[in-house]
Amino acid sequence: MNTLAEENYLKAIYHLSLNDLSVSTNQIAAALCTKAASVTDMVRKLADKELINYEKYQGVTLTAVGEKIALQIICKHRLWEYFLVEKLNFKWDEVHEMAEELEHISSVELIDRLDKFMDYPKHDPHGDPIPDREGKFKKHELRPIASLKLNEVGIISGVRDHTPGFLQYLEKQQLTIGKKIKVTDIIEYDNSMILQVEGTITHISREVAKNLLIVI
Amino acid sequence: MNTLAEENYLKAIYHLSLNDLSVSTNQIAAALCTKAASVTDMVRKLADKELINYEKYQGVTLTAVGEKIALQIICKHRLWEYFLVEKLNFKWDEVHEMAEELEHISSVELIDRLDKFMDYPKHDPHGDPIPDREGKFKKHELRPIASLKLNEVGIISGVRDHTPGFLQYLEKQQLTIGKKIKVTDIIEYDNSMILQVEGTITHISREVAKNLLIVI
DNA sequence: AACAATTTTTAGACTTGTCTAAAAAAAATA
DNA sequence: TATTTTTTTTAGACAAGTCTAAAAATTGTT
Repeated sequence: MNTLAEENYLKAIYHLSLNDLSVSTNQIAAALCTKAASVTDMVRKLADKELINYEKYQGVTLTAVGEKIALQIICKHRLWEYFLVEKLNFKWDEVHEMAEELEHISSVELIDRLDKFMDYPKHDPHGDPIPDREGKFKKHELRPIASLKLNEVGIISGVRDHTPGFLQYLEKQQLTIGKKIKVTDIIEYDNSMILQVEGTITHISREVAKNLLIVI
Repeated sequence: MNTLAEENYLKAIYHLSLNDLSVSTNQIAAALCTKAASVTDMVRKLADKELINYEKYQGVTLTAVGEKIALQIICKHRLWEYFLVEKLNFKWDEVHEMAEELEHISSVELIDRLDKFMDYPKHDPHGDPIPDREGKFKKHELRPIASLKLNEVGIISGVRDHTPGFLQYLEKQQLTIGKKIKVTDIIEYDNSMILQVEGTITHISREVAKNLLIVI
């Protein structure tokens, strides 16, 4: 098995890999609030275990094995988040830190039972897909609301920003997962948008429109 | 907050304190599968934090603060065990190791919600009492079946031995928490006992009779 | 192409928790 | 009481993971 620190590195590298093909030492250091020198050490260790590909000064990528482990941790994280929201009635902005601890509980049987207990959810409370035990999941095609044109419609299905502040704002505006929206106006001046959200009208900034994701 | 190792030491010292007033270095080492030298180091550290009372060569006792922390961990352990058995349908002999990890999840709010979700259970699946957030709980008076005389009755309410093997044996013999028993015979030769357990008849050894606890 | 700025790595140190081997204290025994 | 046995502590070492400061490599700029 891998240590807590190793698991956190693999997870961070996985998330960073979604934006860039290769992940730099500094990127990892920033993501984990640690120093570049520490990252170099750990990255060498993970490369020795063949969980990542690493060439000095060239950044890292996950190997197939490393990616699978990262996805297993992410699977656990998202299942626990679902549990916390659906069973224990936490709000979607409250669960991240707890899931950050729970994701490291090792028992596979526990995760299987938890999955069954919740009837095999496919998405966590923020709309992120929950991988299966093999790390497989269909990555649905989400687009930011900002990419919509006038009168286009969609269903809110995810967020690009997971910070509590953003999630609380969305909750207050009723901009939550599953809501149907329609773009009723786009303000040229600042690219802000007027949305119709199941009856009510909401005005969102360009910033929000970029971080709120929909399926059409 | 305390580290994982510190929490495990406090918990071990608490459990050992139930049998002895003062707990020795070797006892702790045995309980945690570590070496006496390691215990001496950690014990000095816990004494510095005023979680235990420690005089060289004299063994240790928990301070009020240390005991409270130990009981909070035990509370979490037992609540998680209850969850695993009652919600995820694990057997009572399968949950210890998982609870051993889950008990270190830090969120107090999580424990409050979990407690509420399960409607505030008072005992874990093995009959052990679940302390409240302040570490308080009524220690019910349990006695081993071995202490009963002919024709006396009781309700199975706890076990003194928590090993999977013993628990599996009890399960197979239907000797589970809540069952009403009556001593219908005591074999002089080996002090084994014949029990009537809700209709059926079971023969248990002296060894089992000492480790199976009842209330009258 | 040469210099400056940035990124990454190396070197050496520190903390936590562990270990072994040896010394010291306490307990048991004769 | 003296001696042996057991327990506990000390001393020194090690692995994991982190850090700072300095060196090396890469990238950017004129």
